[in-house]
Amino acid sequence: MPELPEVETFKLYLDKTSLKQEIKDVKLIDIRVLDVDSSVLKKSLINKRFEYSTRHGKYLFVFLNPKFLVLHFGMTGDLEYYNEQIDVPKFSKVIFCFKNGFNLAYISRRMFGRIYITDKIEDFIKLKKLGPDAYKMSFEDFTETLKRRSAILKNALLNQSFIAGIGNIYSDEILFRTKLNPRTKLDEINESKIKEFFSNIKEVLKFGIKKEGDLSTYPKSFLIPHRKKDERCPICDTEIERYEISGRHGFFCPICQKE
DNA sequence: AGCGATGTTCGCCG
DNA sequence: TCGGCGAACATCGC
Repeated sequence: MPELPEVETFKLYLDKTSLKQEIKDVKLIDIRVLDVDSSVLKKSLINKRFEYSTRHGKYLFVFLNPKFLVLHFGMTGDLEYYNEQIDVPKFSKVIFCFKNGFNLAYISRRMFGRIYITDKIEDFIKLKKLGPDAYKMSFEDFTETLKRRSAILKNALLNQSFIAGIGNIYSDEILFRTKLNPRTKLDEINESKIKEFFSNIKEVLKFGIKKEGDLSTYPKSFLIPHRKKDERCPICDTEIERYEISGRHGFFCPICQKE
C-alpha cells in the first residue's frame, strides 16, 4: 500500500471523513505502533479536532491545535472510517473515536507503521532527515538534492533523505518510463535526461494519485502490471527481468533500460 | 511449510 | 561523509 500516492489518498480520505469533529476518545489496541508516550498521545488528541492535514513523503501530519499527530503506514497500513455499530476493522492498532459515533481506525497489519506527535512539521522532517517531497518539489529542489551525489538510481529513489515519498514499485515505474537502468549512477545522467527524470517522477506520482493508489487497474503500457515472472516489456516485448539491489527486488526491461 | 512483501533503521565497511 | 549491503523488525497471504 503506502507509497506517496497511497498516503495522499489516505490524506484525502481523512480530510473527507474526519476533519473538524470532536475526538472523545483514543483507543489503544496495540501500543507497539506508538513512538510517543500513550498519555501524551491521548492528551494531545482528546477533546480536540483534526483541523487540517498535510503530507510530506510517506508521512501524514494532522494538526490538533497546538500539536501534530503524525501517521506513517509502513508497508501494510490503512485508514478506515466506520460507524460504531460495525466491528472494529481487522488489524486496527489505534482507534480515534469521534463524538458523532463514528471512528477512524489506524490499521497496520505488519506492525511496521508508526504514530508520532510533533510540535512542528519542520522539526519532524529534520529529525527523520527527509528530503523534499517528491510530488511537491520544484526542479530546483530536485537538482539541489542531486548535487555531488553519486548513488545508484534505485537506491537514491528509495532513500527518503534524498527525495521523500517514492518506494519500490513507483521507483521501478519511474526508471522504466525514463528508460534508465536501476544500476545507473546519479552522476552518469546528462542534463536533458535529468529533466525527463524529474517530469516522469511527477507524472508517475500524479497518475498514481489519480488512481488512488490502486495498482490493480493500471494500463498495460505501464511497467506495474508486468512486475512479475514471465511478463514482457510493453514497448519492445523483451522479457522483463527481476533484479536485486541492496536487498530490494525490482523489475526492469533489459533492452529499454540498458545500462 | 516456506517465502516474499508497497518500509525504516542501524551497523559494518570501503 | 557518502553510500552499498545485509540484517532486523513482525506477520499474513500465497
